[in-house]
Amino acid sequence: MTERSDHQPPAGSAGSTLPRPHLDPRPTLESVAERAGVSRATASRVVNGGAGVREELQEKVRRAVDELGYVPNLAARTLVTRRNQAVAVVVAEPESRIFSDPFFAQHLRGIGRELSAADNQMVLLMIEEQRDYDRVGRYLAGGHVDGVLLFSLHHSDPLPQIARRVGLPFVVGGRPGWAGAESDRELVYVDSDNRGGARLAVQHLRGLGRRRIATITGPLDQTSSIDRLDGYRDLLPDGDPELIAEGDFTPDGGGRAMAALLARRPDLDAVFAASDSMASGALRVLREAGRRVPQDVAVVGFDDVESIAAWTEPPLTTVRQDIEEMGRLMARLLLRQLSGDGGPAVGRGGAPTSVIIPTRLVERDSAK
Amino acid sequence: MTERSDHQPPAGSAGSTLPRPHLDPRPTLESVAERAGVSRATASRVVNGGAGVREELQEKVRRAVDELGYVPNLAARTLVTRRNQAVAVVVAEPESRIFSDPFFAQHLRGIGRELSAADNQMVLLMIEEQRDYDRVGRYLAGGHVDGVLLFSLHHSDPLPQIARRVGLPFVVGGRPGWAGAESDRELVYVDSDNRGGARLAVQHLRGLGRRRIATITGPLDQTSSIDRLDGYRDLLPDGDPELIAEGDFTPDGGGRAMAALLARRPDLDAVFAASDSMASGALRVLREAGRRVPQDVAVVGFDDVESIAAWTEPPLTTVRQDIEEMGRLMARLLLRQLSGDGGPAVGRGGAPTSVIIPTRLVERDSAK
DNA sequence: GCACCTTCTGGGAGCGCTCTCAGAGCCCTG
DNA sequence: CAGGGCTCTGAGAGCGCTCCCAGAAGGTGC
Repeated sequence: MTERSDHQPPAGSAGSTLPRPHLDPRPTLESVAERAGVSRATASRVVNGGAGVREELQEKVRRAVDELGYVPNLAARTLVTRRNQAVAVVVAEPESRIFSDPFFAQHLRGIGRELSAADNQMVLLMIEEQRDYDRVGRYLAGGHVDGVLLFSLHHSDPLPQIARRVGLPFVVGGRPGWAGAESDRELVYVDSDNRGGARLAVQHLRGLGRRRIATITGPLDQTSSIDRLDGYRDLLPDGDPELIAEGDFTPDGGGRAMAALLARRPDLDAVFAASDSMASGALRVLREAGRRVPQDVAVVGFDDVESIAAWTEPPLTTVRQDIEEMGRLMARLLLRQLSGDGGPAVGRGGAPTSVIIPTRLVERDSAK
Repeated sequence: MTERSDHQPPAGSAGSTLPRPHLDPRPTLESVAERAGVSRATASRVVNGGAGVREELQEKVRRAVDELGYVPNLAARTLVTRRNQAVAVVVAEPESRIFSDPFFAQHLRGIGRELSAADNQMVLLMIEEQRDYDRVGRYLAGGHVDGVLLFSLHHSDPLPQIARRVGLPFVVGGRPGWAGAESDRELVYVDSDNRGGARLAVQHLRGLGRRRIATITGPLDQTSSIDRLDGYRDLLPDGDPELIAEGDFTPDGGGRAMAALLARRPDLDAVFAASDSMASGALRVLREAGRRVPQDVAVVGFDDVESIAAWTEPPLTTVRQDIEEMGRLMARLLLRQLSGDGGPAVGRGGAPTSVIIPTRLVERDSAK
């Protein structure tokens, strides 16, 4: 049957132009079947669960698999089943914080855990330049993955469109910001409860007796920033707009915003910074301005990035979000979609809907 | 030739139990060939570079590809070429710093850039528990990737063995620590110049006139810690062992080590901490002990993690390593191996060898 | 103008797997 | 003991692609 014999190339043909690596002749289903004395079809059945195969034969096949060290060839399987057992994770945040804070790794960890539990692989695609969208789009269109996890979409991000066009289920990390996204029932996302977390922060400051509570927001073209500001406003509906300054999620930006705030309202007695990074910058500016924290000005951050929040001077009271859980949930939601329309195997239960993950306050010294 | 006609399922068969998703009948090479009026073989040639095909026909085929939106089916291609155009990145650091510092993301970015430039995908595999080794081993044995990138190996890590057994080329991130690794010419790794960086740090402190220079090391079962300590010793060959304390790369551990150091040698006038995290803990302990930095005690860290080093009080002088470059290099080395024994396509040049990436000192306020 | 070579092209096999379909066994019933 | 219904098994086609090989053009030399 197999007529090629590329093992043992003619000795001495050093300049062999063999294009194939032809590493090891890995065992195939065929050889397993042969060894077990059954047909390829039966061997296949056993490898895939063994439904409808006599226990005795199953045992034989399994032994053959072990002895031969057989591992199914995914490419071959994919070719016929059209299932890849792989999910793409697309990270589109070009430079920015993704690579300077630890969220990314935590996300991946959560996703990885959930995915590998379901025996799926994670293919990481990064977008840095405009033309990368092409590359990624082509990859997704290539049908190499069964679904997509998308991150931090901006207003006009083409990714959801692409995914939709090629018919790939996807789940988004972070509330998407474009118009109509909210009412798009098909659009599934997972996000932290940014708004609720901000409320927690402000509530805490108020509980401390603070009355002139400022806030340093993130870039207001991001939904997380908007939501955190909204949470702040929920509790301070008629607050002074002078108490609001926009930062950019960096320590520097936080410092600058703090300075502006101090100039405008020297009497402020608390600050809610929409990220720990910005809070650390604010802390420094406050220190330089001679304000004591928390006595003169109480500070609350957001994120609870351990390496920042626990090591500022003083340590930062902040809002904690469970990033890993977020990743896990994204994966879980996607997997549900995958099994959902893959056939009748999985029970009904309607389309998955978006999930908001609760946040909580971590009290340290900067506000207590 | 094609006798199946699964487009147009018998109208009215609503209860169809089709197990296949068969979303869209994606165009195949066959259809491209047909549209272009050539054979499948010729179409294939064009798609793969077009060598030996008349320009005129090439043009036709390319047009057909565009019009149909044809994307090659990787699974099919892999099945015959045995090439996956994919590389696995295995992260075995279970909990630890990987997920709390930003290195991981930077590594991935470097790797991703290099890989996608060569049109390869990155498959991320994480190992958290012991049994994950099985899963990963099976995956690697499955021949789904062409090579492996391994991270932070511990002494008895089975991964290199596994990779070797299944014949997968691999490159290691960070100098491997087991006996004989150094003399293993086959073992290619990429690492920062930890030793040189440590020398830079101590040199700087000495240049500042410091004479009783202590060091806080990382866990001494990791090569990066060992190398940094060696660098320290290079310049202080007959230093007092009391000036050396072991930390664990966390701020807490750094703080504890600092306290021990202070107790043993109250007269120390400088500290080289083998990581920024530990330095931040040390800084706090020094502050609490009433020592001024840098006046009384100068402090130098290692890593230059922006979010820590730039925002400690005072900002940290530290040794910078180019993590992204490290990732990029790992990928490049691996790709070279892949093309190296894949055929004569790529020129000779011998096996790749390990690479050490230079570090440099970043001066801030904690030592100047 | 014919043999010979070179350059291009297409037919066809086969990569390793899944899944349909039909037939081989088997047990049970009448 | 024949007939009907199971359950279990194997033959075979085909997933979309690459690549070997043979044959069709086209060009050259004598």
